Amino acid sequence: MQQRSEETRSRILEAAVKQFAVNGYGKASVDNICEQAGVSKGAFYHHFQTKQDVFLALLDGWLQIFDQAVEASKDQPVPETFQQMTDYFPYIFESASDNLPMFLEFLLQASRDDKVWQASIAPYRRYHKHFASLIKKGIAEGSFVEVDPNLAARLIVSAAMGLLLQSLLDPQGAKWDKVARETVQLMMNSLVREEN
Amino acid sequence: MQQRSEETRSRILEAAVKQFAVNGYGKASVDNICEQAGVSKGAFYHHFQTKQDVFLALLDGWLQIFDQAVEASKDQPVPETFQQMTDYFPYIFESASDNLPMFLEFLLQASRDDKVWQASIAPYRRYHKHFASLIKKGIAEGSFVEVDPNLAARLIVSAAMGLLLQSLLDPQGAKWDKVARETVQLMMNSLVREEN
DNA sequence: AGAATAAAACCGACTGGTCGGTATGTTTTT
DNA sequence: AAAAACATACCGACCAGTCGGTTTTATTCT
Repeated sequence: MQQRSEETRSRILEAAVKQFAVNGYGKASVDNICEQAGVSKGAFYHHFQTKQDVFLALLDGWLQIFDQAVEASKDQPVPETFQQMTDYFPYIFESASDNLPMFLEFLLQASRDDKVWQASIAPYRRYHKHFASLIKKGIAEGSFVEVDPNLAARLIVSAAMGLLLQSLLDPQGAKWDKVARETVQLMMNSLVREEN
Repeated sequence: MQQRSEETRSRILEAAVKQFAVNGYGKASVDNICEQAGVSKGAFYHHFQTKQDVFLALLDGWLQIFDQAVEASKDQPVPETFQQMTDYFPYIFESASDNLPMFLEFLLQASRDDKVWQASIAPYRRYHKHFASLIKKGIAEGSFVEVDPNLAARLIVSAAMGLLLQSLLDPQGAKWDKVARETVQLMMNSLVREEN
């Protein structure tokens, strides 16, 4: 029965995400994680080789939220694709408020640790490429004006990262999912070709 | 003669910025900073009460770069103001590649330490307000289309933060100061009222 | 000018605590 | 009985900050 094993593993992950969120990666100690999970250190190191492994496992799971939003509603006119993406914003911003500190610390690690850097740079480049080709498609189908797809994609990714950061920095500063939706609107206004 | 004192103080700051950049705030030990500065721990704690104080002192200095860029070229038509701001981009991105890891760690601290949060949220809100009023002025003088100034300002700040982040994540990914300049262009295109 | 003195600047060993990871042993499952 | 899962005590390294002392600088007095 690997039931118990799975249970323990997921309890460690749950506890880790809490500890990382509250204390950050550096301050979240394995001991605390174990305590919160109601599990011994032996169990912890039975399931994960290092603390960093736990972190990468969590990261992997979190990125799937974005993939979900990005992959959603394909095979439609491009403007609609962008529009539908905004449906995920409330969920994204909610999950960000819990996970972004951890995410930031992960970026920090990324700039210094090659293993983590690979795990971070890959999805980031994926998003950039995805938006660039979306825009290219939009131009091809005639719904977008002719901009540099790469440049516009950078703007989109930048705005997304920036908005997420701001939502962390100043949670009360605005209704961030609303701001994000309106930002998409604003960017769309300058991208969508006028009907005529 | 407080010459020696000043010298020591600035050597500590120099060493600190290097250590923070290379190892991050958490891993940069006071001992290392002292060693790099060629100064004893006693001297360190003579000049600064805590490690965090050093950090805040550095932060203060770094933010002045942005203030400089933001304050530059006032009393002009608003589109020109934005245009001239881009002159600072190469300098900003260069200094960011050294200081952004530290900057990120500072954001992290910001989300957990009230003292640091105050030091971080204040300038951030300043920039938002500054851009919002710039845009409002642009609309008033007739050079901008009628957008929500607050929303557009959020987009600008977001894009700026996002671009800085990306330049850290993927330094080789693009010529970031160029991308930033073109991004301003792109945003201006949708903000500036068509001549007619 | 030169000695005396006070204060600022600086030194480095030490403390108390934390933490990631290990070694060894015990329990549970197969 | 073998192997997987789990428990616990422990180690070595690290580190922010302290403290009693020494050196350098500035000031005052003679």
